[in-house]
Amino acid sequence: MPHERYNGAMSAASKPRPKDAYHHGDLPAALVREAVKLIARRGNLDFSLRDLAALVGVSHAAVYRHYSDKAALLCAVAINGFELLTQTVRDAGVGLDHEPVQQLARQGAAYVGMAVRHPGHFAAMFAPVIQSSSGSAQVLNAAERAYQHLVQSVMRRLRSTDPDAAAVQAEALRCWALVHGLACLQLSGNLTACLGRDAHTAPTAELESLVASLLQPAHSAPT
Amino acid sequence: MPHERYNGAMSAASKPRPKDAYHHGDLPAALVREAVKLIARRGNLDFSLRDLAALVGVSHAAVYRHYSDKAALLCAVAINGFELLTQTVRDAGVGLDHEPVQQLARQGAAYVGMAVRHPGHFAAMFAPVIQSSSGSAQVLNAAERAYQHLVQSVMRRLRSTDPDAAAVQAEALRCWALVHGLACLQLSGNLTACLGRDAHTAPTAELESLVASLLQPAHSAPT
DNA sequence: GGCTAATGTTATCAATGGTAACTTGCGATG
DNA sequence: CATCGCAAGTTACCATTGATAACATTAGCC
Repeated sequence: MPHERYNGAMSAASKPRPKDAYHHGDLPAALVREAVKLIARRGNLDFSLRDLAALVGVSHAAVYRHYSDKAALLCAVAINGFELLTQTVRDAGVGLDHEPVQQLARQGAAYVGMAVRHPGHFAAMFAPVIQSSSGSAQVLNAAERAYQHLVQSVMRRLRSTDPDAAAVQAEALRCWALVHGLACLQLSGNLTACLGRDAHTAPTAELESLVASLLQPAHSAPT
Repeated sequence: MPHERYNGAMSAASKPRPKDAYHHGDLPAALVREAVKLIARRGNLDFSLRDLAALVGVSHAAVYRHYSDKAALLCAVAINGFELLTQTVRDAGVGLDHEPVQQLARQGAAYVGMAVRHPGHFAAMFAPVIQSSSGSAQVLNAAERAYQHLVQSVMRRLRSTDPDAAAVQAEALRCWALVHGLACLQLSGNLTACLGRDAHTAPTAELESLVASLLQPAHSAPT
């Protein structure tokens, strides 16, 4: 009876599996939830599926019943991250629809802030390894949805109603690249290293004001 | 005599070790050289030290005589990459010292072009894993040197002589973040995915003109 | 010529991603 | 209500990989 030992010991211990059920309720979601925590704690994607499975309270092979491989799991994390990003950026812009310049600045700052606060999420979202995975299409779709929100904000700011206008596309891409570049540089340590001085003391607030100042003075300043 | 087999077979085969020498001449450099090729071929940092050692023609344990671990080797690759980046960007700006706007655009395009053409190098240069390594200081120094070249170009464009002027620092950071963000978005597949259309057909040239157009219309447009 | 240290090799280990074969239990079907 | 099938677990196992230890070989210095 090798299984009795497992069920009893595991659920009696500190594992989050509540009942002594052989089946887990919703293992896929639990795996993503715990993976997010693990990634956040370690700061990179190099966690082992075994540790993850142990945290959830299942054996490591159980993971493969729901995700074909580690890349597939990371895709799920990435999609979750894009949803979090969309939510964060949306919240940052709420109530500012009539001050589009300030709204865009706040949202850009929220983008960088999200990357700094959730570096693991961010790494999964933009890891090139995702690209070569089977779930890459879904990840890119999630990114696309996030991008559309940015296009909306840019349209408000440019007073345009055509999301496909060249000016809107160009400005949206410019904003995205700018905040994304800032986020990446900060995460790789180059921002504090090359600027040297302050951004190290009060990282988040400092960074967000920096984003705002860099985003504001765009080529069409008036209004 | 187990070693005779090794020396004879290895140097007689297609291994780059020219003579049947037990010692390799300059193993550290050869390792970095071959690692660069391997990374370029695979597009990421997930190559095995065993494959690398086999390519150079030594046993896998020999690597540890010169690099304390894989992260240390990647640091060497990263430093090499920053030197390559500096060289590439410098070459792109040569002869344009008196047309600073165009010079900056060309250099920005060269930055993105280098990232696209050497994704492995680029990944090593900005991998957060480097940050937690012992050789991170040297990598950040190499990055700092590359950044100083950017500051020079920005100074020419802003007609400033003070590299520490706030305007210069801000504009340099803006340019760096913009081209770095573009490079990262392209490498993660999000650029072609969200823009959808062209950037996929003629990637490099297309991208470089895009960089130029995004960099040019900065807040001080005239001249 | 011999000593020593640097460099390279073999042997080995622990961790990890992934697979195969077996087990358990939910739920549909007679 | 019995039972049968499939989904979702588990154990055992394998190959790869990073890393270390102990041993072998050569270069360079006296």
